[in-house]
Amino acid sequence: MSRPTSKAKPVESAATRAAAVTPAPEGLSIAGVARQAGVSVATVSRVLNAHENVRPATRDKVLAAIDASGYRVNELARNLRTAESRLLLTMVPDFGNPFYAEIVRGIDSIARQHGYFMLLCDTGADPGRERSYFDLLRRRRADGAICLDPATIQQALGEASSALPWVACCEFDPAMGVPYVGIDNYRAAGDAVRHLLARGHRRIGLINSDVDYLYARQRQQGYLDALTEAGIEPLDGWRMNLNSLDYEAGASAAVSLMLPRQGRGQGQTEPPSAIFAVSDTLATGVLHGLRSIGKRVPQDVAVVGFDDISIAAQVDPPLTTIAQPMRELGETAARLLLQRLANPLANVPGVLLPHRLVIRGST
Amino acid sequence: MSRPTSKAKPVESAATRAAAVTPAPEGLSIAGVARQAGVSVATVSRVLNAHENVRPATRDKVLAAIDASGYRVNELARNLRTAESRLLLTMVPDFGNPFYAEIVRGIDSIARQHGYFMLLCDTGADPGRERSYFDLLRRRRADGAICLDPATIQQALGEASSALPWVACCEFDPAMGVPYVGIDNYRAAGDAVRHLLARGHRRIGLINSDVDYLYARQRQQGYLDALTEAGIEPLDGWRMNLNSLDYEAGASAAVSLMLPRQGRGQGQTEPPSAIFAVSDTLATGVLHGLRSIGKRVPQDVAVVGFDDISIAAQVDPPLTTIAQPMRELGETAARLLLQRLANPLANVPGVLLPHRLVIRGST
DNA sequence: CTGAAAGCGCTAACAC
DNA sequence: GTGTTAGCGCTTTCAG
Repeated sequence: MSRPTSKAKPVESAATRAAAVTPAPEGLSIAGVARQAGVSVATVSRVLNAHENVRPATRDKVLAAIDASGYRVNELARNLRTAESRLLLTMVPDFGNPFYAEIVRGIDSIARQHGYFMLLCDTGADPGRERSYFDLLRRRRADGAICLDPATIQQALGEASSALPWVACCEFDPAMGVPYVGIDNYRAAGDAVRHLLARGHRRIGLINSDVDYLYARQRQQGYLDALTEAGIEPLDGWRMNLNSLDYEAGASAAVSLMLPRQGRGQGQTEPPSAIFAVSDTLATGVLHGLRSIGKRVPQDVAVVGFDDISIAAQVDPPLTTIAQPMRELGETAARLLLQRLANPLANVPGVLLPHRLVIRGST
Repeated sequence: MSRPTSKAKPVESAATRAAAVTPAPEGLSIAGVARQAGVSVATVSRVLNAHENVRPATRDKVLAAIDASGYRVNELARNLRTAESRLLLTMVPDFGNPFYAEIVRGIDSIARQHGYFMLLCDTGADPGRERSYFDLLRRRRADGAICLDPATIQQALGEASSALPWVACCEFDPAMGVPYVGIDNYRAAGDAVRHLLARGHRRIGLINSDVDYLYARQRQQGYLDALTEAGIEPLDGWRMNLNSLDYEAGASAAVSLMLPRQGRGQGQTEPPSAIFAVSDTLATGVLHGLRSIGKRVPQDVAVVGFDDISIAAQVDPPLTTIAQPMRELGETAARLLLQRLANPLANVPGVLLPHRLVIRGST
């Protein structure tokens, strides 16, 4: 930026003020402020919480005492008293994955708008961790939770956790009785495949994640049905299931998918002329893998991804993909949770958000 | 969908157990457990906190009462009593950026190892938000903070926040009296440039972030000095400063850097034959931008990035870059903070971690 | 080894 | 409008 304009503030003023103004904010309580202001703790509390029934003059006295002393409310005490932590737990399987990052951002923005902060937990692949996170709710460490992790949701199913205040995001089971937000994975996968069919492809590969997850099964079914409806018999050799969404996993999957292999009975099976990968991270890896074995995209093999994370438009060629409204998914999840917290009895609905096919150079 | 195989667990068992075992865990306190176990609250507390001085028989009685009732400790109360939140605040400028994601992961792992959870805050570009986050410390909402945001650190300078328990990560000012961890940005940038020089480049461009930030100034200086030492006069037209690290920012910067432009006095300046971008996200965008104007990498223009995020190895061509030990940066930051919390008086040092030049196809 | 009791700092009735 | 007071649920002396 080179412009020396902007951030040049007079630093001394702040430093001086700090020295003069903050005698010992540590260990200062509402009682201390009350004494200094010559009022009761109740009045200080009222001012702190912006209650109406305080005479302006009194309020000013209190306010003066507060910023003369540098007092800050102790939220530990407030939280105990009000029996809420004002924290929302967000469980993600991997916050290195840009897909989750964007959703988390949506959650964060809504949460903050409502005076909540976000406790972010990476569940990783560790099953022990996963299980224990729901306990944070029972221990009152968080008021509610949003779960983005398929594995954790599987876990939750087996426990009596449906009574706990949480919502599922992206991976969900409508039958579970837990509020959720996501997209129609079946239709989305079908859309991807139909796009490839329209481009003239007949041998379409699928690089999917673990079919233990509902979303993976739904996308697989969408893929299978779209092919069948087009009069194509889907071969098993076209499909791969991975337990990772990393770039590398996509790259090596692509390579092995292109390897000539034995078909059932009738000799060699031709490798797919197109690959549908269920995440853009995988698809990005697929591009890399195909390049490494000299396949050109889209001339030799077309590629469709899923999610539309920001890298999708940057790779070469840019990825055709199914866009998920990531930000809105996060925001909606947060709203559903807040709604559930505000009214524990209300029937919070499951909601499906629209997806969209984004066509770029990879097909 | 389809396969009913895998995770078909006997769901009833869990459901039944829940119904039988959990009468009303809500509103159950340590006093209730004490009553059920026929002991005092003090004893229950001792068991809860694994104190040694409890007779085994008593302990067992208490344990039995605890899991008969489904009791969970109320951490709100515990936190007030012990005057700690067991939360570590992590401030990032943008958790959509994979660089920060990996660091955050390092922080999280160390924090959890020590019984802390992580309050993650995206400071975004909002100056109002930035300022208020340090207040979370004063309000006892977090026990300590790790700041990854250059802008927030600038901000902190102006306040009396150096007494607060926080550490700086990646962006830091050794003169600030705040513990920090980072790398030697000056040397790292020099290494990148010297690599390019060794490849025979004489016109080397720099795509930098805002020079308001110390790390940006250090990298710029490293770049300038490396050129000068090689007997090259760095032209102003080779440098750009951006206020974003997004892919798109890198792409458009690359395009405009390649534009023929007026040199100082002597007519046309030739565009750089190599570009050093101060983050891999920018560099990835640079690749995209160069491609869009028909430049080949590395034949027409070489590119060096910074960070070595995982996408760097996947793009085409794979990025030569300066690797930062992201995970270790996060872990170290967390350790320094924990150290500072354990012993507020101790002099916590600043630490520099080694960087490394990773050579790939883009040069 | 166990129990009684004193708060942590705050909010919210309930009086005045 | 303002003050008094009773806890929120826990940990931790201090006695016994």
